[in-house]
Amino acid sequence: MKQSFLFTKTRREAPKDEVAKNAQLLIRAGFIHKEMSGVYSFLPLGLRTLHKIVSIIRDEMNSIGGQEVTLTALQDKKVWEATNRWDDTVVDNWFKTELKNGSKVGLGFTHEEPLTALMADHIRSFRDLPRAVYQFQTKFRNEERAKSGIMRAREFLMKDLYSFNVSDTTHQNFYEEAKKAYIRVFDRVGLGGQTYVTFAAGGSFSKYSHEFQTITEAGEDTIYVHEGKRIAVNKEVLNDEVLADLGISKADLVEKKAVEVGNIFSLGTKFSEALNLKFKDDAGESKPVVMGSYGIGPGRVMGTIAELWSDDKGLVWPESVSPFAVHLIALFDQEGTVKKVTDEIYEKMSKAGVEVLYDDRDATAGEKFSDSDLIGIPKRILVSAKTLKSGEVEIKYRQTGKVEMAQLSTIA
RNA sequence: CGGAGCGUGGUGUAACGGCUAACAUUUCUGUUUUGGGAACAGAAGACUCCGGGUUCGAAUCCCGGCGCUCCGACCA
Repeated sequence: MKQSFLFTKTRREAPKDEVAKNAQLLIRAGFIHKEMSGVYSFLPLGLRTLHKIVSIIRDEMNSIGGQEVTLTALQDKKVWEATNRWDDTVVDNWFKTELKNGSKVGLGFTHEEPLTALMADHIRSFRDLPRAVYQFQTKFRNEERAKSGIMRAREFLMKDLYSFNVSDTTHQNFYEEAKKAYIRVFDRVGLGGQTYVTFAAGGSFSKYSHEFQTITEAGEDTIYVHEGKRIAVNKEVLNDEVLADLGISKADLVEKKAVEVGNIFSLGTKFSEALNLKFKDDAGESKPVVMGSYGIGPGRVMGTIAELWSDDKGLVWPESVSPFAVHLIALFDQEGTVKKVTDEIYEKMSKAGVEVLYDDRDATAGEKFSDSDLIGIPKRILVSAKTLKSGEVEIKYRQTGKVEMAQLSTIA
């Protein structure tokens, strides 16, 4: 894409109503736009990064047998009444509205109930199991107080996968596979080094659930990290029993602030019983399906990457989630040679399938460099009269600052 | 939901109750320049969040509303 074509502009300063580093940088670089507190739109650059994150998650969910669907955001209150979660005193962050005919509907904050009801239409026998179904869906949560930029929004994209198994044993097996897939997701998006599988409150069907917590000062959670075992315990559940279960001692734990980028938990048969999702086993006996739930917020992942991978000049995207692979920058000369050569490089790279953002604007060198640093594409290729003297271009890596020269013929 | 603070050109700031609301950035024109947000000249851009009130006079004081931010509570 030519940068002169991009409708977004970079800013020198962040709006004063943003304090969170992730939102400041993402707004300054033109990735997102704040509509109101806790509600953000994604602009071309931001959407490209979001899509990269989504593709990685999709790839890993498919690898464990997930089947993708899209459920509706509008929710029928009937299915929620089945589990007593329509009640505002039980769930306090519902956005509710009504149809012209007066029927009440909710804007989904999660999808256990409707998906369980949907699956009940299709699951009959043990032969229909196991199944895993997921979606990327906009969730609405009427948070009392939005904060931390895009980390805690009122409207946000969420990948939620639900698993359906015949027994606790097969459920546990899938749960472990899902855990591994989650670890791969966070490795691939560049958060692996700072992300810990964290033991958290389980609920009525399992002792623990697992959160994926990324260490950052911007986080809202407090966790206790065991570096040796690469695990952590959420402060909420830290007690002697947990320590004994995990075979660790409190002396080895370090307190850290962290952001919850994903979580997985066992649901048992709570939803399947309430919504009548049953199957016949091989003896012809009717049993409730054993379920699990697995969430990741791609927008929150993006915000977390922005927090972690940034410096005083701007964003520093890992290759896997960068909006473009290459930032091609031309410092025009009077003769027009640089423009001609860079145009050709751009054409060649684009044809070769390289995702390149070409700064073809009539701007000064300093401005182009500053914008490039702010946007944070990992690889910057610079063409100028100076580099062309020796028939070369300059390559600079955003993360390391390393600079190297390359012959024109070797590019694209 | 408790507590605190703040709303001024697109953005960031300034302005004692008193002149045409100032400065920087931004945008546009032109000249010049081309390796880290260059220089010069000219121009554009504001019902000072909204509605009331006090006053000879309100961006400024008072009341109400709306919005934003922060601390706490909450976060299935």
